[in-house]
Amino acid sequence: MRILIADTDSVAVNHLVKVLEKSSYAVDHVRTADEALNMFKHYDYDLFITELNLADLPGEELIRQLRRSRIATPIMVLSARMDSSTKVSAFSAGADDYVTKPFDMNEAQARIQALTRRAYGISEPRLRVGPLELDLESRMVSVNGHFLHLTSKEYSILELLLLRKGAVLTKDMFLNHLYGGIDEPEMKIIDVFICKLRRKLQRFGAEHMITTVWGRGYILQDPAVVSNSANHVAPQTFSDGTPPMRQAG
Amino acid sequence: MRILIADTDSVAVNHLVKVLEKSSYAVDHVRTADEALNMFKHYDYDLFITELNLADLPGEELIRQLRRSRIATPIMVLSARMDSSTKVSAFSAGADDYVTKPFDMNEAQARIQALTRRAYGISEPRLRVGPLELDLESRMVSVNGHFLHLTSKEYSILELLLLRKGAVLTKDMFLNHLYGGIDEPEMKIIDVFICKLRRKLQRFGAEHMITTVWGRGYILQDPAVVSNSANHVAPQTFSDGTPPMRQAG
DNA sequence: TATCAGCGATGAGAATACGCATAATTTCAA
DNA sequence: TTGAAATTATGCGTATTCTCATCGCTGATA
Repeated sequence: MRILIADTDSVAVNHLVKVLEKSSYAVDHVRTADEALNMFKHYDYDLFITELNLADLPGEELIRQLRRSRIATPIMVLSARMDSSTKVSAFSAGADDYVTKPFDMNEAQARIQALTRRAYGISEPRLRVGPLELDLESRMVSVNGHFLHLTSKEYSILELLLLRKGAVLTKDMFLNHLYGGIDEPEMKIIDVFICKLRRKLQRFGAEHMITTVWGRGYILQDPAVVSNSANHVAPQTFSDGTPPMRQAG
Repeated sequence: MRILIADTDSVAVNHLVKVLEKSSYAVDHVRTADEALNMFKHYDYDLFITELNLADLPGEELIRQLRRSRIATPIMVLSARMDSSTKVSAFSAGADDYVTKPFDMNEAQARIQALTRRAYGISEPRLRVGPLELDLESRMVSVNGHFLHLTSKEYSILELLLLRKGAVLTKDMFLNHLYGGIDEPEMKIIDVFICKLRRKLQRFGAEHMITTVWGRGYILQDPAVVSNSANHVAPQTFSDGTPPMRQAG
């Protein structure tokens, strides 16, 4: 955790720095808005703590500048001013918290923790196998950079294949994934969808990704990886050594 | 924006509820921890505001329970207690902010806004996608510099689309975001509002920003960016030629 | 190699979801 | 209280997707 503090010297803030360092935060301490901006050019911080009365720039303006340059680091304002209009303007500039001086060290620490723990955890869930990429949030699928238009069921099937890549998925599993358990249609539909998927993937050069496992179901693999590694075999053993899977094409 | 408030009656809180509703938040108000937990079973909230002295469970314990069940909704504690040990224990239970009663309404509103936008990973109160710009504070929307007059529901829908741009949003999500209580209207209303929004956006040249994802919902994107970058979603330029999603217009 | 069960592909009808106009109802300010 | 604006409900034509029957083919097994 890396924290930047912008504050002209005060006993309390110096103490805060020491306390935070003791809690194993990496703390940088600057005294002007200019220095702060400069630090942000070079480093990423998990939290920025600033007072409002910096010598060279009002704190609100500094915050606004940071936000304008798309710096999303949480910002905590430390200030002696208690009037609500100052607080409101700090928040609307883009601050995330406002603590009045003199502050209680324990409360400040707790607030710092609350701000930093929120900063993590938002990441785009994206799955990929070879040339295939699937974004769970936007439900978009691309192959070699080309976006595919998949219908709802097609997408669901591909999603399951990617979520459990490398595993053989039976038609039962697909039915279960696609339908809520009640009024499931015939199993044969699954291979209709698989067929359609294959054709769409193939159109952009992603062939042989969905493999049929005869009598079991289907499996998704990166054909490049599979064919290179001699050791990566089909998930089941066939006594006669015949190639166990067929590729549609 | 949907907010849950847990508080035994107090004048200040009732006033807060009214103020928030007037700012077109969808507000649910319960009086016990049990009710609050129950609401969280059924709905998603953008913010949870609670006091500590609930009749059936200490506030800290309620917060801990919510966090244990992986509810990530920001939590603001409203309490008359000012001692730092109480504050620290609230934060360490999982609270995100702590406001002492009596509170200033403007400051509270500013803090509420800061919390909700941070929960969506947003650091400044202004959202933009292509020619579209939305100010979370003033609730003003502009397209290519022209300000749009949106009704409250239209605004809320656009707000959610922008807060979660690039994600497919189902009609359920819109209903959840727009309405409090249990008396949600019919789902079909969402596409009426979407239709109206599209027409208003179109009037100033912002076409094809809201895309239908068949069988799922809607998604907001910048059509200019989309068609150029191979690396992001491209709903209207699919290389296979099939028009994937339908654009109203 | 004969046989049979499982698989791939297709196309048409059924089922579903959507867009939008319009009507009914509610809300709110004057 | 009343009228205008906003919200909600409804209805229907259209677009899209799903499903299933069918047929020819493939692979497993003896």
